[in-house]
Amino acid sequence: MQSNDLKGVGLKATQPRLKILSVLEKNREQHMSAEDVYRALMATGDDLGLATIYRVLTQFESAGLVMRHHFADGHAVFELDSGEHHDHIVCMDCGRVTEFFDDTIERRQVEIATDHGFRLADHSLVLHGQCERENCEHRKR
Amino acid sequence: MQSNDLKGVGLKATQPRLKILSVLEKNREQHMSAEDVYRALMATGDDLGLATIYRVLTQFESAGLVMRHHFADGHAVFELDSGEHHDHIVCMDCGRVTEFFDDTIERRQVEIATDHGFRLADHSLVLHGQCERENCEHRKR
DNA sequence: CCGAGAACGAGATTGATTCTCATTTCTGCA
DNA sequence: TGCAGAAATGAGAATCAATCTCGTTCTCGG
Repeated sequence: MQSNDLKGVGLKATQPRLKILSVLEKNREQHMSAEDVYRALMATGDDLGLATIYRVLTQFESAGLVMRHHFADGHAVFELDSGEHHDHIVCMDCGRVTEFFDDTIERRQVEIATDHGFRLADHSLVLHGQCERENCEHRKR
Repeated sequence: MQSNDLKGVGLKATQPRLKILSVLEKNREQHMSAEDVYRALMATGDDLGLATIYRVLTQFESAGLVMRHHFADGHAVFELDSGEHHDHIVCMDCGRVTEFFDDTIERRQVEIATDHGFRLADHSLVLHGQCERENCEHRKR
Protein backbone atom coordinates (compact mmCIF):
# COMPACT_ATOMS: atom_id res chain seq x y z
CA MET A 1 0.00 0.00 0.00
CA GLN A 2 1.04 3.54 -0.59
CA SER A 3 1.45 4.52 3.01
CA ASN A 4 4.19 1.95 3.26
CA ASP A 5 6.04 3.60 0.40
CA LEU A 6 6.12 6.74 2.47
CA LYS A 7 6.98 5.16 5.79
CA GLY A 8 9.70 3.24 4.02
CA VAL A 9 11.49 6.44 3.17
CA GLY A 10 10.94 8.06 6.53
CA LEU A 11 7.97 10.28 5.72
CA LYS A 12 4.74 10.39 7.65
CA ALA A 13 1.81 9.05 5.67
CA THR A 14 -0.25 12.22 5.57
CA GLN A 15 -3.29 12.72 3.38
CA PRO A 16 -1.66 15.34 1.14
CA ARG A 17 1.37 13.14 0.54
CA LEU A 18 -0.74 10.10 -0.21
CA LYS A 19 -2.84 12.05 -2.66
CA ILE A 20 0.13 13.49 -4.48
CA LEU A 21 1.71 10.06 -4.71
CA SER A 22 -1.53 8.69 -6.04
CA VAL A 23 -1.67 11.32 -8.76
CA LEU A 24 1.87 10.49 -9.80
CA GLU A 25 1.05 6.80 -9.92
CA LYS A 26 -2.04 7.39 -12.01
CA ASN A 27 0.12 9.30 -14.46
CA ARG A 28 3.19 7.12 -14.58
CA GLU A 29 3.65 7.68 -18.26
CA GLN A 30 3.46 11.48 -17.92
CA HIS A 31 5.95 14.01 -16.72
CA MET A 32 4.00 16.38 -14.49
CA SER A 33 4.83 19.84 -13.28
CA ALA A 34 3.83 20.95 -9.80
CA GLU A 35 1.00 22.88 -11.42
CA ASP A 36 -0.11 19.77 -13.29
CA VAL A 37 -0.33 17.85 -10.03
CA TYR A 38 -2.18 20.75 -8.44
CA ARG A 39 -4.74 20.87 -11.24
CA ALA A 40 -5.19 17.12 -11.21
CA LEU A 41 -5.98 17.26 -7.51
CA MET A 42 -8.32 20.21 -7.84
CA ALA A 43 -10.16 18.33 -10.57
CA THR A 44 -10.91 15.47 -8.20
CA GLY A 45 -12.00 17.81 -5.43
CA ASP A 46 -8.80 17.44 -3.42
CA ASP A 47 -7.98 20.96 -2.47
CA LEU A 48 -4.30 20.99 -1.50
CA GLY A 49 -2.24 24.15 -1.31
CA LEU A 50 0.26 24.71 -4.06
CA ALA A 51 2.94 25.29 -1.43
CA THR A 52 2.31 21.78 -0.19
CA ILE A 53 2.68 20.32 -3.67
CA TYR A 54 6.05 21.97 -4.11
CA ARG A 55 7.18 21.05 -0.62
CA VAL A 56 6.10 17.43 -0.94
CA LEU A 57 7.53 16.95 -4.41
CA THR A 58 10.86 18.22 -3.14
CA GLN A 59 10.66 15.81 -0.20
CA PHE A 60 9.84 12.96 -2.56
CA GLU A 61 12.82 13.89 -4.66
CA SER A 62 15.13 13.86 -1.64
CA ALA A 63 13.68 10.54 -0.60
CA GLY A 64 14.34 9.09 -4.04
CA LEU A 65 10.67 8.55 -4.83
CA VAL A 66 10.56 10.94 -7.75
CA MET A 67 12.98 12.56 -10.16
CA ARG A 68 12.93 16.21 -11.15
CA HIS A 69 13.81 17.24 -14.68
CA HIS A 70 14.37 20.68 -16.16
CA PHE A 71 13.48 20.62 -19.81
CA ALA A 72 14.17 23.68 -21.94
CA ASP A 73 10.91 25.48 -21.13
CA GLY A 74 12.09 26.51 -17.70
CA HIS A 75 9.74 24.90 -15.24
CA ALA A 76 10.46 21.60 -13.55
CA VAL A 77 8.62 18.36 -14.20
CA PHE A 78 8.50 15.27 -12.03
CA GLU A 79 8.13 11.56 -12.61
CA LEU A 80 8.13 8.57 -10.29
CA ASP A 81 11.62 7.19 -9.91
CA SER A 82 11.57 3.79 -11.53
CA GLY A 83 15.06 3.11 -10.31
CA GLU A 84 16.33 2.78 -13.85
CA HIS A 85 18.25 5.71 -15.21
CA HIS A 86 17.09 7.01 -18.56
CA ASP A 87 17.26 10.11 -20.71
CA HIS A 88 14.50 11.88 -22.63
CA ILE A 89 13.31 12.82 -26.07
CA VAL A 90 10.84 15.70 -26.10
CA CYS A 91 8.65 16.47 -29.09
CA MET A 92 8.99 20.15 -29.93
CA ASP A 93 5.46 20.28 -31.31
CA CYS A 94 3.26 18.32 -28.94
CA GLY A 95 5.51 18.22 -25.88
CA ARG A 96 5.28 14.47 -25.53
CA VAL A 97 8.17 12.88 -23.67
CA THR A 98 9.74 9.54 -24.54
CA GLU A 99 12.39 7.82 -22.48
CA PHE A 100 15.46 5.94 -23.61
CA PHE A 101 18.68 4.47 -22.30
CA ASP A 102 21.81 4.00 -24.33
CA ASP A 103 24.88 2.23 -23.08
CA THR A 104 27.21 3.69 -25.67
CA ILE A 105 26.35 7.23 -24.64
CA GLU A 106 26.54 6.43 -20.96
CA ARG A 107 30.02 5.00 -21.35
CA ARG A 108 31.32 7.82 -23.50
CA GLN A 109 30.15 10.37 -20.95
CA VAL A 110 32.31 8.87 -18.26
CA GLU A 111 35.30 8.79 -20.58
CA ILE A 112 34.77 12.37 -21.68
CA ALA A 113 34.44 13.64 -18.13
CA THR A 114 37.60 11.81 -17.11
CA ASP A 115 39.50 13.13 -20.11
CA HIS A 116 38.58 16.66 -19.07
CA GLY A 117 39.57 16.22 -15.44
CA PHE A 118 36.12 15.73 -13.99
CA ARG A 119 34.67 12.99 -11.85
CA LEU A 120 31.26 12.44 -13.41
CA ALA A 121 28.44 12.56 -10.89
CA ASP A 122 25.38 13.04 -13.01
CA HIS A 123 24.19 14.19 -16.39
CA SER A 124 21.22 15.55 -18.20
CA LEU A 125 20.56 14.62 -21.81
CA VAL A 126 17.46 15.78 -23.61
CA LEU A 127 16.88 15.29 -27.32
CA HIS A 128 14.47 17.65 -29.04
CA GLY A 129 12.74 16.71 -32.23
CA GLN A 130 9.50 16.15 -34.04
CA CYS A 131 7.54 13.02 -33.32
CA GLU A 132 5.44 11.21 -35.89
CA ARG A 133 2.20 10.59 -34.08
CA GLU A 134 -0.95 11.66 -35.82
CA ASN A 135 -2.30 13.60 -32.87
CA CYS A 136 0.90 15.57 -32.60
CA GLU A 137 0.65 19.37 -32.97
CA HIS A 138 -1.94 19.44 -30.20
CA ARG A 139 0.31 21.35 -27.89
CA LYS A 140 -0.52 20.74 -24.29
CA ARG A 141 -0.33 24.42 -23.25
CA MET B 1 34.04 45.89 -36.79
CA GLN B 2 31.30 44.99 -34.37
CA SER B 3 28.64 47.15 -35.93
CA ASN B 4 28.92 45.00 -39.02
CA ASP B 5 28.18 41.91 -36.95
CA LEU B 6 24.92 43.52 -35.98
CA LYS B 7 23.98 44.90 -39.36
CA GLY B 8 24.79 41.54 -40.83
CA VAL B 9 22.01 39.93 -38.84
CA GLY B 10 19.51 42.70 -39.39
CA LEU B 11 19.89 44.59 -36.12
CA LYS B 12 20.57 48.30 -35.84
CA ALA B 13 23.99 49.08 -34.45
CA THR B 14 22.89 50.86 -31.31
CA GLN B 15 25.17 51.73 -28.40
CA PRO B 16 23.57 49.30 -25.94
CA ARG B 17 23.82 46.42 -28.39
CA LEU B 18 27.44 47.20 -29.23
CA LYS B 19 28.33 47.35 -25.56
CA ILE B 20 26.65 44.09 -24.74
CA LEU B 21 28.36 42.42 -27.68
CA SER B 22 31.67 43.81 -26.53
CA VAL B 23 31.20 42.39 -23.04
CA LEU B 24 30.44 38.99 -24.51
CA GLU B 25 33.54 39.16 -26.68
CA LYS B 26 35.73 40.13 -23.75
CA ASN B 27 34.43 37.08 -21.91
CA ARG B 28 34.44 34.52 -24.65
CA GLU B 29 35.58 31.80 -22.33
CA GLN B 30 32.85 32.52 -19.79
CA HIS B 31 29.18 31.69 -19.75
CA MET B 32 27.45 34.83 -18.57
CA SER B 33 24.00 35.35 -17.17
CA ALA B 34 22.05 38.50 -17.97
CA GLU B 35 22.96 39.73 -14.49
CA ASP B 36 26.63 39.04 -15.15
CA VAL B 37 26.50 41.16 -18.28
CA TYR B 38 24.64 43.85 -16.36
CA ARG B 39 27.24 43.94 -13.60
CA ALA B 40 30.11 43.95 -16.10
CA LEU B 41 28.62 46.98 -17.79
CA MET B 42 27.92 48.79 -14.54
CA ALA B 43 31.52 48.19 -13.54
CA THR B 44 32.77 50.05 -16.61
CA GLY B 45 30.32 52.88 -16.08
CA ASP B 46 27.97 51.81 -18.85
CA ASP B 47 24.61 52.14 -17.24
CA LEU B 48 22.21 50.05 -19.32
CA GLY B 49 18.85 48.92 -18.06
CA LEU B 50 18.46 45.30 -17.12
CA ALA B 51 15.42 45.10 -19.36
CA THR B 52 17.61 46.04 -22.29
CA ILE B 53 20.13 43.35 -21.47
CA TYR B 54 17.45 40.69 -21.47
CA ARG B 55 15.84 42.05 -24.60
CA VAL B 56 19.09 42.33 -26.51
CA LEU B 57 20.36 38.92 -25.45
CA THR B 58 17.14 37.39 -26.68
CA GLN B 59 17.51 39.24 -29.97
CA PHE B 60 21.09 38.04 -30.27
CA GLU B 61 19.90 34.52 -29.68
CA SER B 62 17.26 34.78 -32.40
CA ALA B 63 19.86 36.24 -34.72
CA GLY B 64 22.20 33.34 -34.04
CA LEU B 65 24.87 35.50 -32.42
CA VAL B 66 24.64 33.89 -29.01
CA MET B 67 23.43 30.65 -27.51
CA ARG B 68 21.34 30.39 -24.37
CA HIS B 69 21.83 27.48 -21.99
CA HIS B 70 19.75 26.44 -19.02
CA PHE B 71 21.98 24.65 -16.58
CA ALA B 72 20.37 23.09 -13.53
CA ASP B 73 20.67 26.15 -11.29
CA GLY B 74 17.69 27.88 -12.81
CA HIS B 75 18.91 31.01 -14.51
CA ALA B 76 19.97 31.15 -18.13
CA VAL B 77 23.53 31.79 -19.28
CA PHE B 78 24.71 33.01 -22.65
CA GLU B 79 27.82 32.54 -24.76
CA LEU B 80 28.80 33.81 -28.20
CA ASP B 81 27.83 31.32 -30.86
CA SER B 82 31.11 30.08 -32.24
CA GLY B 83 29.28 28.19 -34.93
CA GLU B 84 30.68 24.92 -33.66
CA HIS B 85 28.25 22.82 -31.70
CA HIS B 86 29.45 21.57 -28.34
CA ASP B 87 28.11 20.25 -25.07
CA HIS B 88 29.05 21.17 -21.50
CA ILE B 89 30.54 19.83 -18.31
CA VAL B 90 29.65 21.86 -15.23
CA CYS B 91 31.54 21.56 -11.97
CA MET B 92 29.05 21.04 -9.17
CA ASP B 93 31.35 22.73 -6.67
CA CYS B 94 32.80 25.79 -8.37
CA GLY B 95 30.36 26.15 -11.25
CA ARG B 96 33.06 26.26 -13.87
CA VAL B 97 31.95 25.26 -17.34
CA THR B 98 34.01 23.23 -19.81
CA GLU B 99 33.02 22.52 -23.37
CA PHE B 100 33.42 19.34 -25.37
CA PHE B 101 32.32 17.71 -28.57
CA ASP B 102 32.05 13.99 -29.12
CA ASP B 103 31.29 12.41 -32.44
CA THR B 104 30.25 9.09 -31.00
CA ILE B 105 27.59 10.66 -28.84
CA GLU B 106 26.38 12.93 -31.62
CA ARG B 107 25.91 9.99 -33.95
CA ARG B 108 24.17 7.81 -31.40
CA GLN B 109 21.70 10.57 -30.65
CA VAL B 110 20.51 10.67 -34.23
CA GLU B 111 20.16 6.89 -34.30
CA ILE B 112 18.27 6.83 -31.04
CA ALA B 113 15.87 9.56 -32.11
CA THR B 114 15.20 7.78 -35.38
CA ASP B 115 14.65 4.47 -33.61
CA HIS B 116 12.02 6.12 -31.45
CA GLY B 117 10.20 7.79 -34.32
CA PHE B 118 11.61 11.28 -33.90
CA ARG B 119 13.36 13.55 -36.32
CA LEU B 120 16.18 14.97 -34.20
CA ALA B 121 16.33 18.76 -34.31
CA ASP B 122 18.46 19.62 -31.33
CA HIS B 123 19.71 18.33 -28.04
CA SER B 124 21.02 19.43 -24.69
CA LEU B 125 23.69 17.44 -22.90
CA VAL B 126 25.17 18.64 -19.64
CA LEU B 127 27.53 16.54 -17.54
CA HIS B 128 27.76 17.36 -13.84
CA GLY B 129 30.78 16.44 -11.83
CA GLN B 130 33.64 17.57 -9.67
CA CYS B 131 36.59 19.26 -11.32
CA GLU B 132 40.14 18.95 -10.07
CA ARG B 133 41.37 22.52 -10.09
CA GLU B 134 42.96 23.77 -6.93
CA ASN B 135 40.84 26.88 -6.73
CA CYS B 136 37.68 24.86 -7.00
CA GLU B 137 35.16 25.10 -4.14
CA HIS B 138 35.15 28.87 -4.55
CA ARG B 139 31.56 28.92 -5.61
CA LYS B 140 30.76 31.94 -7.71
CA ARG B 141 27.58 32.84 -5.81
C1' DC C 1 -7.46 8.79 23.42
C1' DC C 2 -3.72 12.73 23.87
C1' DG C 3 -0.11 15.66 23.33
C1' DA C 4 4.32 16.83 21.15
C1' DG C 5 6.04 17.72 17.10
C1' DA C 6 5.61 17.36 12.22
C1' DA C 7 2.87 18.88 8.36
C1' DC C 8 -0.31 21.92 6.14
C1' DG C 9 -2.01 26.06 3.65
C1' DA C 10 -2.98 30.99 2.75
C1' DG C 11 -0.73 34.58 1.52
C1' DA C 12 3.50 37.17 1.35
C1' DT C 13 8.08 36.97 -0.73
C1' DT C 14 11.80 36.12 -3.77
C1' DG C 15 14.37 35.98 -8.05
C1' DA C 16 14.54 35.76 -12.79
C1' DT C 17 12.55 37.46 -16.68
C1' DT C 18 9.14 40.05 -19.44
C1' DC C 19 6.04 43.84 -20.35
C1' DT C 20 4.46 48.79 -20.71
C1' DC C 21 4.90 53.05 -22.32
C1' DA C 22 6.97 57.58 -22.26
C1' DT C 23 11.41 59.21 -23.89
C1' DT C 24 15.52 58.83 -26.69
C1' DT C 25 18.27 57.29 -30.61
C1' DC C 26 19.03 55.65 -35.45
C1' DT C 27 18.66 55.80 -40.25
C1' DG C 28 17.27 57.10 -44.67
C1' DC C 29 15.99 60.82 -47.28
C1' DA C 30 15.28 65.71 -48.64
C1' DT D 1 23.49 68.15 -42.88
C1' DG D 2 18.82 68.32 -40.62
C1' DC D 3 14.60 65.91 -39.60
C1' DA D 4 10.68 62.80 -39.44
C1' DG D 5 9.27 58.40 -38.48
C1' DA D 6 10.33 54.12 -36.91
C1' DA D 7 12.83 51.42 -33.82
C1' DA D 8 15.16 51.02 -29.42
C1' DT D 9 15.78 52.12 -24.66
C1' DG D 10 14.95 52.20 -19.61
C1' DA D 11 12.38 52.69 -15.20
C1' DG D 12 9.29 50.51 -12.94
C1' DA D 13 5.34 47.49 -12.89
C1' DA D 14 3.91 42.91 -13.82
C1' DT D 15 4.39 37.93 -14.24
C1' DC D 16 5.61 33.26 -13.22
C1' DA D 17 7.57 29.55 -10.89
C1' DA D 18 9.04 28.43 -6.63
C1' DT D 19 9.95 29.20 -1.64
C1' DC D 20 9.14 31.01 2.92
C1' DT D 21 6.38 32.39 7.13
C1' DC D 22 3.72 31.33 10.66
C1' DG D 23 -0.72 30.31 12.78
C1' DT D 24 -3.65 26.15 12.52
C1' DT D 25 -4.28 21.18 11.89
C1' DC D 26 -3.02 16.43 11.63
C1' DT D 27 -0.29 12.10 12.69
C1' DC D 28 1.33 8.65 15.53
C1' DG D 29 3.58 6.53 19.57
C1' DG D 30 2.40 5.79 24.16
